[in-house]
Amino acid sequence: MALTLSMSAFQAASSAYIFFRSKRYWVFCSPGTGLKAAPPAARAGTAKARSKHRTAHRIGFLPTMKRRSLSRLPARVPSESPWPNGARYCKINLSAKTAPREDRSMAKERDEKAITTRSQDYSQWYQDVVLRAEMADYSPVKGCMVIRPNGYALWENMQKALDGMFKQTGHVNAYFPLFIPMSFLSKEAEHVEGFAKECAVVTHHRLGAVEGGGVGPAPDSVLEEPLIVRPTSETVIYAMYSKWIKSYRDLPLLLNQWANVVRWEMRTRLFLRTTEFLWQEGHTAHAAHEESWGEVTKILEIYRRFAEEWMAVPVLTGVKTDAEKFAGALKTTCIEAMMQDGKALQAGTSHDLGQNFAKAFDVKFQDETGGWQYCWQTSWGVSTRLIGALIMVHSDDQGLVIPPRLAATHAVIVPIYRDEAGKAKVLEVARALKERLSASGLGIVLDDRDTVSPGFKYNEWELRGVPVRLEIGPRDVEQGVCVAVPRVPTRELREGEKRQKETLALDGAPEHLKALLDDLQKALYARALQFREEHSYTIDDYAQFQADIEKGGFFWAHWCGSGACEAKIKDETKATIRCVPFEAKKEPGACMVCGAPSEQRVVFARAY
RNA sequence: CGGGGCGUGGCGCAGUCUGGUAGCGCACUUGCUUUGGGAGCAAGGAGUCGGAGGUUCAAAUCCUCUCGCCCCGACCA
Repeated sequence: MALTLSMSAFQAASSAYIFFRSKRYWVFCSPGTGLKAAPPAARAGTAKARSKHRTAHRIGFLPTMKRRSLSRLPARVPSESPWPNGARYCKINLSAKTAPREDRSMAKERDEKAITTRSQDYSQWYQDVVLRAEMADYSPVKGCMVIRPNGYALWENMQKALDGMFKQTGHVNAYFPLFIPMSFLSKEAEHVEGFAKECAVVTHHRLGAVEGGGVGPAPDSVLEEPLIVRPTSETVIYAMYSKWIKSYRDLPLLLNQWANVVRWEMRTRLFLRTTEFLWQEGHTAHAAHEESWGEVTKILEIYRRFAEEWMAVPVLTGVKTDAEKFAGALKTTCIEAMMQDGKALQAGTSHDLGQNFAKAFDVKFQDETGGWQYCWQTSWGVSTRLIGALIMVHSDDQGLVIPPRLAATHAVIVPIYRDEAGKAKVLEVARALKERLSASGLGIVLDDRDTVSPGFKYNEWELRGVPVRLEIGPRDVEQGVCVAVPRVPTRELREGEKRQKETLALDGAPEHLKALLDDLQKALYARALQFREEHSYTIDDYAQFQADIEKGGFFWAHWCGSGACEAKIKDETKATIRCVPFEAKKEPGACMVCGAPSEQRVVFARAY
């Protein structure tokens, strides 16, 4: 494309030439001649042409034309200057992006309409989905995010479902303060160790004017004891428990709180790890260890059911190793899910705290015999991270996929029409349909914008993850039907079928739609489970493991139980033991690393 | 805290090497034609080029200093 011509040739020929410079083309027009590109010439004159070109700058004015005006250039340049300032040449800026038409429209399709695909760049895909579906956005504060209405609606539905399950099992909600006296954190040794590095500390209680303008902490407002912003609430809550619990009759105490917490993480990712996040933390106190352990497993079962039945995310349940457990707990149990890149995500934890915190905070009760005993405690939580899990398990290259049971909007109705008369007729039917579906308890949106085309709406609602789209056009109105398209197929596609399209009779539409939503919920779970199974391997050879871990997935392997072998594996492969699964069958074997005997396989994976 | 990258209309970027009227695509506004898979044409609005100094007739571009963000590592749900 390098078209270079000397200035003298330009002057002599008095016709239009194109100079190549960087990514720009300079078009010089002379009076009375047509525009034409000069033939590719030798590059020899390049340096000279450059200096001439700079001269040209000084000759006068270079009006810049917008690319779209290019087509309006007269075939023959009139002898009068076309430009207001009398210049007889113009500059056209043709950057890399303003290439020939076909290329541009393809680039447009690729760069601006579609999201990054999972195979191109998984974490970019995840970001694209979250931002484009308007689930969340970055905030002015580094590491923090704004949860937008689309994301928050999902969280509200999760809260509703979980809260119901907690209440059903005898838990009640309360709220404890955001600030914790700094000294509280140091009462449980392991706990400090675990959280000290990521605590935000409040040291002042007032701002004052600062020299040179602005505001800063007022020097005379230093707090006597600094406060920390809760990274979790064990300490404040148990300080209160020690006040409230006196007798075995006060037990069990089963509290939960919905709250925000702050952990000053070094690296953050939307929903998966942010400096501030929303969660639920349950804190219970019991009279005996077997009772508190019963609570731990009961809650874990609630988490498992919620993940599988509501989120349609299959999870493994199990116990964390000592290296991975909660700081201050005797034992940590967890649910672990597999993302589409084969990495594991801890989706919820339920801890057996034993009497560790009871001793640190003096949480004691008198038993039937009048003797004093320390309580047995548990704590458990799930966070907005679940939203990240949900996205990474179900969504695809079209965008978000929300399982029907958690969706705020179950279906969107897209009306299709050609003219005003048709529009009126179709909209009338669409509105009636919306009323009937909404009345049956479903979240329905009628997208009657006429500023965008139906195709645009299809793509937009798919991006937002709405489970079902209902299309109503003139043909459908005549036949008393609508076309339902599930976000993800609920059955095998037929020959020549690009997308699953179901024709639903408008009569009984609520029932038909509900059935389709049920099918979709099941299909999503089945698909996720199948993915996990296809990416789970049993493995005995460590060398093989080191190679295979690169491709992701869950690896069921024997492990002797020593922290040394666990650390070695983490060092060498970045894989951790996600859990010692409950559902694993007992099976004697030899540790993958050291060969020492092992009773069952544990699950290794790289994790978020 | 180490290594890398980037700050230019709302978003994504070109232009910086070689100083010379701030551009492109998307989005937005208006009008007409469109509408069963991301519509077309036309006309418009919108940027003190992250900030502060300096060099120059002239700085997005060169020099100095700053601030911020993103990515990759060490920590974590």
